[in-house]
Amino acid sequence: MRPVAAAAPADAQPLAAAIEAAISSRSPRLGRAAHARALRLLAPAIPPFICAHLVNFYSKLDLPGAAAAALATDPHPTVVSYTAFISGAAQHGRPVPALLAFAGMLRLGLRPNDFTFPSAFKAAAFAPARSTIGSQIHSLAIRFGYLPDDHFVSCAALDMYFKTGQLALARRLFDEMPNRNLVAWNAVMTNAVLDGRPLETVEAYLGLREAGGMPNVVSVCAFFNACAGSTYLSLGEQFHGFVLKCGFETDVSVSNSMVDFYGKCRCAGKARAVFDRMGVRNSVSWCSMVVAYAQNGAEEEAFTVYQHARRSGEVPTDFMVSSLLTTCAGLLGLDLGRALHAVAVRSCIDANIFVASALVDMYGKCGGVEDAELVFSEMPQRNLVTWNSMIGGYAHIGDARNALSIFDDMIRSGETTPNYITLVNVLSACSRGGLTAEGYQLFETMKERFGIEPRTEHYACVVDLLGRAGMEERAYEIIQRMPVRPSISIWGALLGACKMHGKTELGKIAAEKLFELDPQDSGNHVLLSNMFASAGRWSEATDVRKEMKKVGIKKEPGRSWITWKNVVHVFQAKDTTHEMHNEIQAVLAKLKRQMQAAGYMPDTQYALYDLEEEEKESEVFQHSEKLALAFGLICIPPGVPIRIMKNLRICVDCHRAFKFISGIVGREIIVRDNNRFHHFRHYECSCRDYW
DNA sequence: CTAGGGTTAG
Repeated sequence: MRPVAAAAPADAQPLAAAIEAAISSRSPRLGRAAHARALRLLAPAIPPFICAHLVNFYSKLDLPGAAAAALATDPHPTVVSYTAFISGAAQHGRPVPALLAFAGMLRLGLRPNDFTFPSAFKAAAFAPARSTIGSQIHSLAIRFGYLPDDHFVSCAALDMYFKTGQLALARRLFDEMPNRNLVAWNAVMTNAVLDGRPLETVEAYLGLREAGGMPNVVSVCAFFNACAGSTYLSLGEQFHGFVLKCGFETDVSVSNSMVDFYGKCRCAGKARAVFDRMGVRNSVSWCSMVVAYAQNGAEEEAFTVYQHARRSGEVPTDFMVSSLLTTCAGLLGLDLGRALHAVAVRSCIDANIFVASALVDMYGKCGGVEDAELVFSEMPQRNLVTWNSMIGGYAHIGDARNALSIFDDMIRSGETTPNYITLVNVLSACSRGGLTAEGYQLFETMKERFGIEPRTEHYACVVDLLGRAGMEERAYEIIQRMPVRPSISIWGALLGACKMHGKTELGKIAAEKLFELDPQDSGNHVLLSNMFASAGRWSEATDVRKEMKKVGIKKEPGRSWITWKNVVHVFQAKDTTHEMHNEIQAVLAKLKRQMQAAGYMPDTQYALYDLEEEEKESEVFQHSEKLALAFGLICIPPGVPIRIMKNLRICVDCHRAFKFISGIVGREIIVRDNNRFHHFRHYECSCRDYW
């Protein structure tokens, strides 16, 4: 038996070292072993500094329960153990326990020191805008004499005021600082970027230089962020030169912010040049490079960089996976998206709110609403983007009922409040799903109910909504009293509706506006010509065609594609080049007989007026989407939905035929055209013939 | 033994 009191100091020193080692190697096992040894050797007289070490250890490794227990069982808690606890909790984003501990130490009569206040401010920075907790800590810091002179305390207070949106107080604190140091300038710069005031970041930088200060890596990152956010390309490029001269580019974060800056300024090549020169890269570097490609229409390169990252031993992070999922959503790459879902599950990041929201978004945009619903319903928490993505998923397939019901859930959940995107999605669901009255009422009341002023996108939805329901004149009235200039999509929606309901004169007005706004677009010309043709106004139809030829506008050829075993098969109308051409024709011929027996009549009205080829009735059967479907029926095993993409709107006859085929062969067919999804099953389509 | 400002995403 050792005499406890005498043994303590001698045993305590190596114990302290062991705990330090556990922290630096981030090893919970080593730390717990040291804790057990402390209890065995030193209890009940564990010296306060060992207790502080233990609290620090659990706190730093983000084991909040154990940290709280260590603090609670400390027989003589000190400022240091409390500060260690508060610091860890604040750093790991747990403001409530941090602030409770701060209050607790005050109650015990312990006086917070110059180390405690910065952590307390960091925790208080999480508080909602109207909370006074930060100001209360501020008063305390003044009373204890740490303000205005202590740099650490004053900078933390400054940052807290910025982060809680109390800009006036932040500015006053900054203006009254007796001697501003670099960290204070940096706090101004970084918070201006975060709050979306990039010009102020640049101004603060100039202020720093005028005061004779030199930037450090933090200031440099903030500067590039400001340039990236507002795409100040030339300003950032000039700064790049300065950064090279100072040697800052060896810092990973600086180079990362440059990659991001060039990517956001639509210079993926320059981003790549920075990336290639980096001596050290981290996961952020790889992710920034992926995003730089993905956001500049270079999705394939984005995936190549991802594969390169994996080969270099990078572990997929939540950032990486959510960025790639967004890329899939843009590519309509459902298979790729599913593969990434699997990666997310294996990496245990599928419950991350960014990843899960990106999954909901990807499944919704790629035509897998059921999977979107599954992810959505199993998410531990949801935010605005999650709800918007789910509503958007329903909008894509025109499921207005579910879109409205989820919208209702969102409002009732109280988790978030709708923003303008929410309303765009709900309105477009109503329009696609034919819920005219509900959609129109929502449009009329959105300002008063949700405080959201209708934007161009909302007007486009409501014009589409009314137009589809045959109320083109009402839609035109709304366009005329819009507070902002009507966009291409608004006139496009009106033209489409006029075409659908034979409102030729109004359609002409819309088309003229469209030709002004977008003279090169072929689709609008085709639509106008077809509209005249349907109305029997042949000479005007011909005039439009002549005009197109004169100006040199070519009709975009319709293409459909389908993926099978990771190979994309592309079809054009009357395509005979596919390797399985004969089988495809045989399937189509058989389908035609079965469909006619079931009552199908071909709809050739558009084929007949086609601008380039006067297609005959039989040629309707060679449309690209039908060829793709036949291929899918041959290759894709029964039970697996057939997914087809088309670059133009699906044709009326193909739509009619697909409904028959879905019933005859008993398969689900999902067509994504340039506007929406059509989900065919049992002789019906999800759009209910309204698109 | 405890401390401030930093890069990527839905």
